[in-house]
Amino acid sequence: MRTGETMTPCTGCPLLDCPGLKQMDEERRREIETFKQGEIVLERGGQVLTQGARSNEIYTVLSGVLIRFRLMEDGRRQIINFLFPGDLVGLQAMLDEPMTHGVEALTPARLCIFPRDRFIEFVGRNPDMGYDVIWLAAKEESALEEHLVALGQRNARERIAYLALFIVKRAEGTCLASEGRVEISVTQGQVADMLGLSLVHTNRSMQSLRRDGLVRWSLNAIEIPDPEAVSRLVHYDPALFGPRPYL
Amino acid sequence: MRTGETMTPCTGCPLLDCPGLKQMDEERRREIETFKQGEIVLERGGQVLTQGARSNEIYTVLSGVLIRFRLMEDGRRQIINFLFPGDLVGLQAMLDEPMTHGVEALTPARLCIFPRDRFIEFVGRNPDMGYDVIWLAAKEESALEEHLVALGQRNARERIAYLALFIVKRAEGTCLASEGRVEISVTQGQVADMLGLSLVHTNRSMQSLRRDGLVRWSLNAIEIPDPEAVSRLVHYDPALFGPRPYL
DNA sequence: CGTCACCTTGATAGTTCTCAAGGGTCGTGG
DNA sequence: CCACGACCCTTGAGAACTATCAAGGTGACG
Repeated sequence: MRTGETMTPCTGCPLLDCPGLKQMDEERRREIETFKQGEIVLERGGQVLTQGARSNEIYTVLSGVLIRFRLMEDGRRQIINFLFPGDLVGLQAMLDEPMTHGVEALTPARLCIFPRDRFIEFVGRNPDMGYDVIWLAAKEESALEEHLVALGQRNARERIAYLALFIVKRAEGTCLASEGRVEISVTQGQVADMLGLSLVHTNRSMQSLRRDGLVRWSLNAIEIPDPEAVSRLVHYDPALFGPRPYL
Repeated sequence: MRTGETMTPCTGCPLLDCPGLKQMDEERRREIETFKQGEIVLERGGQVLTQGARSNEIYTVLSGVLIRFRLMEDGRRQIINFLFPGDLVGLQAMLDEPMTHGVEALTPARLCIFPRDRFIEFVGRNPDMGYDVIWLAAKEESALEEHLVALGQRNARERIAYLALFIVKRAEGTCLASEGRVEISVTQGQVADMLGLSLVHTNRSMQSLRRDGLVRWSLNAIEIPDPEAVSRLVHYDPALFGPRPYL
């Protein structure tokens, strides 16, 4: 579903009072408002960006969680990353080249639409927002680095534990999680697609983590009773620096 | 080795006449020149950025090839990506947080130094360069995506073939390669560190590719007699869009 | 000549994949 | 109300892939 004809004000934006995100002053909010073009509402499974297609729009996640993935000819797919509220979706769309990945909603989600062609002019007029875009891009890059380390250096159990920790911490930063628990339904098949494991082996490794009381990953939620312990297990400390900027 | 006291002019910059890179007009060159702070020269094995340290500088590769890698406490390392002439090194340094990776030269290399603290002001004054930075960041991101696909979905032989193709194509874009051959020494250990394979298995898989005449990877050079064939084998088409921008 | 850094080979063990089958839940239509 | 399909999780068993350990081999270089 899509809104756009009538301008949607940013006043009630859910991101405005999320403690994990940077505070935004009146002036900035207004500036973004003029740039905003509408909203999209998705249900679980809905797509925003399609691999191979060009996009004229860039989005900011207002609520919900989405995944970014890449398909191969033979049907295999690799999930690249998760997207949380405040994240910029489709930076690639700025290049005016076919998207190399698709984006799909994992939970019901709401996105804010920005027009591609005015983006350049927009950041030109607001250098500090240009800086924020770069900030987000750099962070995204470092998340991908972490995923690469997981795929390259860890075994199945560790990968799953790593991913759970990553998601929970990232969700905590946007008020989607508390006390090591996120209510989000991630399929074992999706985990397998992200971590480069077979579905069967993913299942068995998850059971092993569950038996050890380290990670409880069901279709309803991910739960990590003792994040410290998991952090030690996988040699990964999800450093949450200051609040994230967003547009 | 480091230059800086005397301003190094951009006039003789080797990037200026690399066909794979975007043409640069006089005005832009001058603008960048005022921003440039000096140069660094590295030999094979030399480091520019150290993981865990903050950096006050951002670099552009003028010549040579470098790698960006991440270390774990136990000594394992994951190579994240290769850097070629024109690439921006240390975008992360803009965040004023400890670097999450190190950067090391694979061949003798020369880098151009930009001061971090003036960067924001610089892109504010030159919006189109801000756009180019975003362009580079988006491209980097899509390279990491590709590496993730390789690690997640391909077996050892395919990963190696993929990496060879990636490097050769990327090198062709910067005049370092011609006719499917790059003169660059990448150790089998480095390949293993990038692809998440053991050294022994990397060795055997490389031999298999060599026997099949697909990839000839020695300590002196990488050679791909028939890029098309390799491209089909790994389901990877390294699309080289237009010339890359650089600073 | 010895050391160092790299490549190579063989044998064995461990991890992960694939194939095959069964079970649970939920919504839909007969 | 029940049968059915869709989607997800679970288990077992054998095959394939990859890691590890151990040992040799080469060439460069002081």
